[in-house]
Amino acid sequence: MAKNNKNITSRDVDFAVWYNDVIKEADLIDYSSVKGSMIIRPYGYAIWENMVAVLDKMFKETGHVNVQMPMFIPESLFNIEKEHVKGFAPEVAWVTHGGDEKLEERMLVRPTSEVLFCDHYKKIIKSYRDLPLLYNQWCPIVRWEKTTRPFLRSREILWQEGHTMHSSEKEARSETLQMLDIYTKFQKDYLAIPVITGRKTEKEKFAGAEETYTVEAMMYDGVALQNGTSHYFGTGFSEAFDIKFLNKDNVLERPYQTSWGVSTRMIGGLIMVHSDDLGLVLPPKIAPIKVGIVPIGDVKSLVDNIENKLKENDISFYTDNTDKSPGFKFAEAEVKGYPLRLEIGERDLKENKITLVRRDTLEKITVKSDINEVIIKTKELLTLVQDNLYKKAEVRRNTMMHKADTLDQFEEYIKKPGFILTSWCGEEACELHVKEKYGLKSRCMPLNDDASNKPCTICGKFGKHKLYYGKQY
RNA sequence: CGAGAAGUAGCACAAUUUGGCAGUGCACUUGGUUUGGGACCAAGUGGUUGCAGGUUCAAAUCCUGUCUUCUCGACCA
Repeated sequence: MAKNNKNITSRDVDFAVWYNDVIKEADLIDYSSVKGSMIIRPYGYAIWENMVAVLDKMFKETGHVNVQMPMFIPESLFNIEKEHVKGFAPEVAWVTHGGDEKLEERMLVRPTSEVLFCDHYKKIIKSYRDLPLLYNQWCPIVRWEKTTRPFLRSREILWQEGHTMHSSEKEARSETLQMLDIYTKFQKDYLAIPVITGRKTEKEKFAGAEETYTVEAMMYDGVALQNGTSHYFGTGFSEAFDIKFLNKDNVLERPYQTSWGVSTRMIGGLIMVHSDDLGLVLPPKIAPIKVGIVPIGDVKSLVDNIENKLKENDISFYTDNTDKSPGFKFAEAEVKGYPLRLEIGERDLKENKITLVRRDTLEKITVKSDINEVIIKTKELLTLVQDNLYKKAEVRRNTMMHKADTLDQFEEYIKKPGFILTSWCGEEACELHVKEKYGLKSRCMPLNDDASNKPCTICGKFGKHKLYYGKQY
């Protein structure tokens, strides 16, 4: 059995090159003529479409509706919330001309749409009866990043941003956590990615937010990827934009706001968590093609029957009917990451057999060439692959989670890949010190574990929180 | 944005040092033989050498600028 792909650099040799090779070989993207702006090709986009379908359903089930906001923001509108401006100003793209004419006021291409939503909310919110407003939009945004990498950091980002307004703080806070929970579940149940959820420190939180919650995934190399965020804004934007509603007591109040988002970055995470030296590995629940069929020799009638049965069972498949050699087709199916491969060949059929191959373990399983049995086994294996990918990712992540009670331990663990859980005094100086001296940024304070009774790992003062550190993409 | 490297057919590269007809392999097309781990034979297609200037009788090659990609750093989802 071939154990390597001649076009893919081993991930243990050079993880960064491996990542680019996998993306290229699997036909996920092509580079465009603009830096950080990639072409998502059909197979890559199909993964995104599956993500969108699942998430959109989850959003709607929790009462959210989709809208589409403009892409341009006049400078004066953007300037209303000062913290927000400070955070985003360095990375916005400006539109200064319409045709040959210089614009009276320049506009920026949305880097995120808080101000657009607020500008609209101001007009449509009058009474507590108008609340909550649970809006979401799927759209591209632009952030002028200096260093770009496909999916992980691009200038044009395809994402989803939810923006909600509530009549009470309690409800808004609960919305923030609900969406964090949806992201967590989605990544666990569909992407098979175990995540750490928590709150960002003051230093790392979103510009303009009171609190930022994050979904942190760990990649194969132990580096963190922020794979989703949910923010609680309080009334900061409401005040800046002068948004008011009359409550039940006929008193004017500020509404409480949230926003939350995930992007095509998740595709990058998917690759860096599951894929291997043979190419892409996709969890069945998100894979555009769940079953790759490789016919060998004259087996058309059986393949037809199996295809029909797969259709009946709503299992997506691709049959490789090209005149390539079987070996080529096997390799190709592995590069594309089909969770399961059906090898249907004359030789096996003489013994009434069909071979199924799991992409996650490369294990070959033979079943009787009975269509019902093939379908039953296919379903069973798809479930096993999904579960196994999650377990594998979780086990690997756990081996790279370190807990440092003392500075000595901390200094020992920074030599290893992964996250380090520390006790933290809560002071920014301490966090800054870690960044400057060790080059590590804080990931988050774990959700249900904010209190710490151990002394601060770094400075030894009274510990108020637990805090994860880790390198990030 | 700073430091470095690279850009020649879809991909990997040669020709650049020393300026002189733009090549090889894979891929692709056609025909044939094949088919259980990246098949074989034969004949073909495909290029303003990233782009724009400059030097020169002559530029893939030298010079300047610019764009893109990669690596490291800073910044950031």
